[in-house]
Amino acid sequence: MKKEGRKDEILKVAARLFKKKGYAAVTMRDIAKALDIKAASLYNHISSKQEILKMIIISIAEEFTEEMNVIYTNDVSSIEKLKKIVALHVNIAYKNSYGMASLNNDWMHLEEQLEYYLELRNSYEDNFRSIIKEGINANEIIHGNTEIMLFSILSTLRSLYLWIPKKEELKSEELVNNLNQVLIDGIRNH
Amino acid sequence: MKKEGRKDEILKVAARLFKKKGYAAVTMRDIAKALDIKAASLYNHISSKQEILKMIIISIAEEFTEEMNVIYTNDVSSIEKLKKIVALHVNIAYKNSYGMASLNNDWMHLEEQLEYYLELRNSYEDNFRSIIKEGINANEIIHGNTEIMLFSILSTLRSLYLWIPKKEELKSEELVNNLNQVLIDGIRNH
DNA sequence: CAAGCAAACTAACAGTTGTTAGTTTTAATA
DNA sequence: TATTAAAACTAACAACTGTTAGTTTGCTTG
Repeated sequence: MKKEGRKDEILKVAARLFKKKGYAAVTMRDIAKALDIKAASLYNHISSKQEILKMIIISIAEEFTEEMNVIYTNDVSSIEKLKKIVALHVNIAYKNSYGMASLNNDWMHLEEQLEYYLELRNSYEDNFRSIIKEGINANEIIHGNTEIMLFSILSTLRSLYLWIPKKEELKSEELVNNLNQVLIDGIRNH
Repeated sequence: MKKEGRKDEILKVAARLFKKKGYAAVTMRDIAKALDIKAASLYNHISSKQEILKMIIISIAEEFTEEMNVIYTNDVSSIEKLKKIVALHVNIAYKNSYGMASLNNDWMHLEEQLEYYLELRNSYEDNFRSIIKEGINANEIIHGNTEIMLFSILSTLRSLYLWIPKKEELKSEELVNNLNQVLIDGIRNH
């Protein structure tokens, strides 16, 4: 339990700038200026610009993959699993809207960790796909095109970070309910 | 009707690279290398890197806004209008998957044209929102949260470019039908 | 008060960036 | 064949990039 206050500040500020302009367009001097220090001082806390990106992205990607594994092995209906996935995305997008931007838009700038990131993403998507397929087999979900349902739901969930900061009046629980209606009731058999 | 073959080639190659790495991470030397020429030679055809981005993004944004105006003033039901919007997105994503990536991810690097771009986008979204609201008032669409329906459909449509290149076996018409089912039947009253 | 250390600083580096100027090649036209 | 214009080239620029080295500052603890 080492306290790393300053490093976390750097990651937070960097993520905010990455969301606004993208990883490649943000310089170390930009990050430093936002913290009111000089660029060289950043290197007392982090080892490279790459490391900043890695820490932002990999931690979120791991959280998604781990939680998805929990949901997948839960003993509930497929519809219930989908609802838990929606809640997971809303939850993470609320607490880390900046990091979500990097996860979505800057993952290709990972270098040593690119392969690992892609494994995490594939694992997540495979579980998601399996849940939909099991829902179709159990007649909980309409017999539509699995890939298009997956893609459609995932696109919306992945874009939540763009939208949540603007609508703070809408509270998390209400957002989950509305998304369940639009995304899940739409593909449900009833 | 001046033929500008070489300029179009540059825009096409640049858009492909922008999709892969993002505008800021692509250098003029990258674009030149992909065309097997030197960076300085690009300036016989274009005036700046900025201009390349501008031409890629603004032309698509204008197409969306113009077509949306046509759809909005069409004399058909709201559901029919939504189906036309889906078809519009599928159509543009098919013919210009690279440009769509810049439109979605690199618009913030527009400089003089940023304001104009935002006007186009707002006009598009306002019309979209009005169509949904009219559908709700006419009892064609369920009485849900307008913003969430708008956001959900739009997120999926805006992400099509990511997905279409991978699924070439699925033809455009079939994709439109499947998306109509998932995106529109889900919010429809029946 | 002295020692030690985290975290800031200044100065500089080697490489990369978009872009310009001036020159040569290429290919179509007169 | 001679002319011309488009489109390539080489060379260079000033600014900016991530990062390193060495130094100073300021707080905490013995």
